[in-house]
Amino acid sequence: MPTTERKAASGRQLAHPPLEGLRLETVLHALADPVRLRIVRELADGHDDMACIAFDLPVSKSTTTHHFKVLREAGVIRQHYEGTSRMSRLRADDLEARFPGLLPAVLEGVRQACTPSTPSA
Amino acid sequence: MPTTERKAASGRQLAHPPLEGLRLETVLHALADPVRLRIVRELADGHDDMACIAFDLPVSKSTTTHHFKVLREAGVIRQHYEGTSRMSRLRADDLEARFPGLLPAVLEGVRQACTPSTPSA
DNA sequence: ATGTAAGTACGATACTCATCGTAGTACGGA
DNA sequence: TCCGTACTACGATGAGTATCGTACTTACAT
Repeated sequence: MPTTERKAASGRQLAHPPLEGLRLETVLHALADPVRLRIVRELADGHDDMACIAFDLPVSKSTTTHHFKVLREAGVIRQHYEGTSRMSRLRADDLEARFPGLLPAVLEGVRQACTPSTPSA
Repeated sequence: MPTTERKAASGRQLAHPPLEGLRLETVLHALADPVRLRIVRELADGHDDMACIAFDLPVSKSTTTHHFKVLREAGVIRQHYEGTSRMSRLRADDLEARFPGLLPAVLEGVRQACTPSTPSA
């Protein structure tokens, strides 16, 4: 049972690893992918809570689902339903508690590597 | 031609990516493996310059070579020959320059996750 | 109830990669 | 020169995974 939010979390439950269940190797693997790195960057880029559809990713819908699942199961993001949309948020606090400095370092690195959010525009 | 060291670097040259060639995604991928993470931890554990054979890894000799190659090509370690041995060293300075805080965070995380060097003893 | 929009589950496919064994190369010592 | 040590290169193999399309489910609006 959820904490206090009952808002549109009807039947679909999403499994998240507990804080102590986060594994460095798994987190690193989840981050070692260009698409997922892009998702993480966009999430950190102020859009703290956004639906999967809001991301402009160069892959299909099912592949997008897959990447979000990998991130969630690694403990990098937390997801909850809101209507038909699945909102995603970085588990920045948990990551910081378990692997201090890791996420900030990765974020700084990914910004340095591929700065533009919309390279086409 | 090497900088100034001619010490037993006769014919065998080892390719290392330049500082600006380090890619976050590649580095993360190199670190997202238990065996390589173990190598990195041991290298950071004071053994700043050691031969591949000095590591007690649960894989074969050729697999060991492979992992060192992955780490070297990702820019995580620097290697040079010394006789028939290949000495490895962390490129901590370069990593710090390119991705500040990343390596320390990973090292702290890997120590926390698997502290013992010899879990059997 | 019906339709649409967001996302999931499933199966298929192709690619990457961690692993190994074997054969070969380079270096140092006898 | 001959041998042993340390490592490499190559090819094979099996597991993992990134990708897709299609069909299904859920929620919301009409």
